[in-house]
Amino acid sequence: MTQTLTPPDATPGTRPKRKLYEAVFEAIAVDILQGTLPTGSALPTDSALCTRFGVSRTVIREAIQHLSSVGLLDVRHGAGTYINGSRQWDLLDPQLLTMMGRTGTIGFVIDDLLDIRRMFEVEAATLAAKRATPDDIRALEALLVRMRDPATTEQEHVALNLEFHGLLVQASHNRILQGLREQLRGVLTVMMNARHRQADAEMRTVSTAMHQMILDSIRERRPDRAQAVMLAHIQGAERSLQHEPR
Amino acid sequence: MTQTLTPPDATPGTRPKRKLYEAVFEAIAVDILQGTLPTGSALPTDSALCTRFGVSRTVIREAIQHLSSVGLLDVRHGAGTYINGSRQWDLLDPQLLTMMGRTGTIGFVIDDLLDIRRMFEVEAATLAAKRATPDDIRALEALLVRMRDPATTEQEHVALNLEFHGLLVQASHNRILQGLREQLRGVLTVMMNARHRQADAEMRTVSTAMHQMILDSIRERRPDRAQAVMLAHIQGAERSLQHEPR
DNA sequence: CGATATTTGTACGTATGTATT
DNA sequence: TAATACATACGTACAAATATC
Repeated sequence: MTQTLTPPDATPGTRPKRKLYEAVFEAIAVDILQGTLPTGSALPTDSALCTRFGVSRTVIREAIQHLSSVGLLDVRHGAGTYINGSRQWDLLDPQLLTMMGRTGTIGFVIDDLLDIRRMFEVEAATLAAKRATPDDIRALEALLVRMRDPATTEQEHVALNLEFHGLLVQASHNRILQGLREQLRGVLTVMMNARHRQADAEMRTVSTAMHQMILDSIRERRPDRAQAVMLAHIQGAERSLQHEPR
Repeated sequence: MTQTLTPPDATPGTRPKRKLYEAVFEAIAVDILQGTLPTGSALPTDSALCTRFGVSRTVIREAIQHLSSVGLLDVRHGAGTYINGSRQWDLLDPQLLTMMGRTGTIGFVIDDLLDIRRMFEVEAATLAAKRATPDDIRALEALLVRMRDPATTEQEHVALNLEFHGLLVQASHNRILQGLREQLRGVLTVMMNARHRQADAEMRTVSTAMHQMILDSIRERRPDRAQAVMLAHIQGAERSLQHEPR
């Protein structure tokens, strides 16, 4: 367990303005992620943590509540607070994933995340092929025109790529899928950073062609084809991430 | 906006023990779900809510925090708190879904939920066919034996059915999929209750046969077949829910 | 642009209730 | 029953962001 806690104004010159409960949250979270606080063991009591961190119980309670809401802790009324195993963690929570990225403990979920991403994108393409409105299709077409434009920079192309997949989800007309996308977007960003990879320049032409094929499938109302092309597209992208050290 | 709030000890004889912040949460949530508080309008200030509900700001803040975490409110530091539209709502949150069930405003997400359920179950079956261990397969087999046993009651059969799908997710060996299942389980229960349907007795034989085919596909490592059978299975179950008044 | 008022955010201390051991 | 530990709620003070004059 961490002995001390970085004060909110550790460097008087700068302005970190770290909130106390966030500092406590992070200190405890890191200890859990790294195994310093082992699964099943009891967290010190509220009052013990108050004295250890030198803060009020309000702060401790807020930190514990957040830790509990991401599944790191199991709070039992009257009995104590216990450390959960990784099976209990909310592996879709961006805050937790970010911390796992920072502590180098994110490896064991990367393959799981790729599964989810694939499932998600394939479903969006399939549903879009069934339900896209003329407006949806027009928006996708406009995007593809810009992607094919030789004047667009590499950076712009990456952004357009993301936007294309966003429009696809919108064209699926499923609100829950859109919510899941929001969660996954942050998570995948963390993952990409953890592996410090960028889109290969050479892939640009291939990628645009893939997107064109997906759009064609949607326009022709062929869900099976949309599904197959998206699957191939995603699996191509996965190759740049998979089979690296975990 | 609700004028008063059910006090925690409304009936001295019984022991409702309703928490104040939950009561406030619910009162405001209902007003938002039913449109009494329209999208984009401002929620009264903390202090105004304190006097209106007759509670401390601690209670109001806790309620607002929960409302914000399920996407019903948008809290802007220094500017005020505003009502979010349904596009912002976290439609996978069990607490919110439960409330939507109670207020009769859940209809517009049922079809979305069925999409998600189908996507989810099909993916689990496909992955299970790729990754199930001998232990996974033995557990599934044991479950099927009990399902075929004529001595199992109808109620038991429903429970075994749920357990089968749970084991399937476990056999997918994807932790995030398991977390999603937890969320969906509560949601689907609410949905079923909202439509007050139970499994048809006549479907029992068909259902067991379907499960057997899924297990066979997994044992034979045929993901495509597992995917197809599960799709048919889920779509069969959907027929008992779809095409009802929303 | 600047000063001020408003509104939300953070933190403290205290008191009391409730569940577990 | 008693002790322990978490839960809820109140009131207060000040900080920070925003809006308004």
